[in-house]
Amino acid sequence: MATTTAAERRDADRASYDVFLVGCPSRLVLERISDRWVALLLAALSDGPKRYSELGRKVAGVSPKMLTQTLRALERDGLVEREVTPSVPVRVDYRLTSLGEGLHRAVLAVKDWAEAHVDEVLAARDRYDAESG
Amino acid sequence: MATTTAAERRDADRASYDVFLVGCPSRLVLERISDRWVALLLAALSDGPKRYSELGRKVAGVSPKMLTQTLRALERDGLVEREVTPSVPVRVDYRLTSLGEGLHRAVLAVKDWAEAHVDEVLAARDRYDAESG
DNA sequence: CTGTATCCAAGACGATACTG
DNA sequence: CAGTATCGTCTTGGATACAG
Repeated sequence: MATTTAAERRDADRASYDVFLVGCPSRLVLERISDRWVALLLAALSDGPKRYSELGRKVAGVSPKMLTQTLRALERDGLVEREVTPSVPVRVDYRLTSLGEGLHRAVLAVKDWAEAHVDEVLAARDRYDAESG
Repeated sequence: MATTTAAERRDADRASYDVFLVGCPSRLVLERISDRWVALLLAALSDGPKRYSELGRKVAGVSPKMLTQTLRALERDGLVEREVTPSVPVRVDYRLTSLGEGLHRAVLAVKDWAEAHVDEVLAARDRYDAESG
């Protein structure tokens, strides 16, 4: 049987294909912000530190599992900081690091573009759907 | 390609949660660029029109299914244009619209940030992994 | 050449219940 | 309060074969 996983084969393939795809650091970050909740969490934290439960309420619909999972990934990448206050009950605050703020600003460029052009995208979509039935 | 059911349900759900999540146009575009191949395709097309097979080669590892699917989504949103030359064999070129070029520029901001700070992210990651075992 | 259709595996994600 | 553990579902995407 195949001793290599699909992911491994893909990586190996990409490595032999094109530097454009492999060495490119943007791949890394692009994949980070591709996570469903990352951009939302970045935005939720952009106006100051928030507690775990505050985030859960602000980013409505996120399950505790995904909230923790995404927060941990962000923390691992040095984008957010986790501060525990050993009170009773425990209080935990999350805040953007300067690195995280930087990423947020970059993502904001996409957001700004979106706000400025979403109507055109929607119009194109309607047109396309009308033509294609 | 009836991709509407689950997506529509999710949208409807979100609508009942929070304006921050629903009305925000960035959600729309954020979800677009969250697709695994979108940013890559935008980049691949940024230096001029390309044929279907050229894209398949440049964005190594993409299956015909995903290539078509992503290209269609991009076309639907008015981000790329599809031009068919009815020769034998058929020739199809894809190119960024001005709208698509704009989005690409915004995504480029993220890419630029990534290139400038990926080492810090990686360092943070190593540190985290070392601490957590 | 440019797709389309089908099947299947892997992973993402949500719901829920439970712990320190 | 702030998670963690478990389970089941749905989506994603790759492989493959085939069609216009």
